[in-house]
Amino acid sequence: MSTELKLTPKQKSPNGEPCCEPVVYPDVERAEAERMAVIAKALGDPIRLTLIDVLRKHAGKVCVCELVPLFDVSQSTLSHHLKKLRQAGIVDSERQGLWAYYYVNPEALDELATWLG
Amino acid sequence: MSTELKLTPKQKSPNGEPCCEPVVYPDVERAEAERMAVIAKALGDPIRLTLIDVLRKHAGKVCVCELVPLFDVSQSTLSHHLKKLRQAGIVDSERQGLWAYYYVNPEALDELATWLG
DNA sequence: CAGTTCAATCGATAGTTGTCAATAGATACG
DNA sequence: CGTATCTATTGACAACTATCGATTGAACTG
Repeated sequence: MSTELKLTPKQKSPNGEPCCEPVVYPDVERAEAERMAVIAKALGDPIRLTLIDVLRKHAGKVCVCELVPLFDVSQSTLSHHLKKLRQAGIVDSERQGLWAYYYVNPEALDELATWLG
Repeated sequence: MSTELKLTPKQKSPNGEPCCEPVVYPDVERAEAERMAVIAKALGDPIRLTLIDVLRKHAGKVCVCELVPLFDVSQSTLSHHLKKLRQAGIVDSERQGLWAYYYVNPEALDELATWLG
């Protein structure tokens, strides 16, 4: 889909030599990058990344009341981080009575990992 | 306030039923997550992620003067984004005369991709 | 019913980030 | 020398983020 190139005739130095090959970037890739950025942004915090790791290693649904004491932040702050992860599609949650259980949705992480590698 | 117990042991509901298995998290993993967060944070912006993609696809060192016209931001803003990527170890740069050439350092991305699974 | 517990939300606030215009350095050319 | 070009930095500002304490609401218990 490299149909569209938005280019910029290559520039030249005062002595007329080009600085490099022309660079193109298709719109499709731009949209993809935008989507990956949403996921990466949600991962761009130590607490959230640690949360992911805990949930992943636990290989099951983990109750919020078990997650809170693992971190040096308040319950409301942790709830905020979990919300961010949910909004990015990285985790999902279920309620059972008083408790809320969180678990990783591997799709989002796989998408980013694939994009990276 | 701080008379509380450090409860890693599982909590119990009023009726005595545990909410889930106990959760632990080693310090080593915490440090690792911290490092991954730095990389993810640098990737958490559409422009920066697109920059990575452009550099990667170009498979060579790309001059800043070719990068700037690909985006709808000022030259100083783009310079700022490139700096962020450099600080996270995701890209590197070289100067040749007037021009600055950027290229991807694949190590950081590989690290994150591996961490993600 | 009243009291407890858990998690989400609200309101406030300090700190960070993305952005631009302007400027400063560095380098090349004449 | 002086001028032009390219990139990095600075300063300012609006927008966003992480954090807390307090509160709310739901759900269970006795």
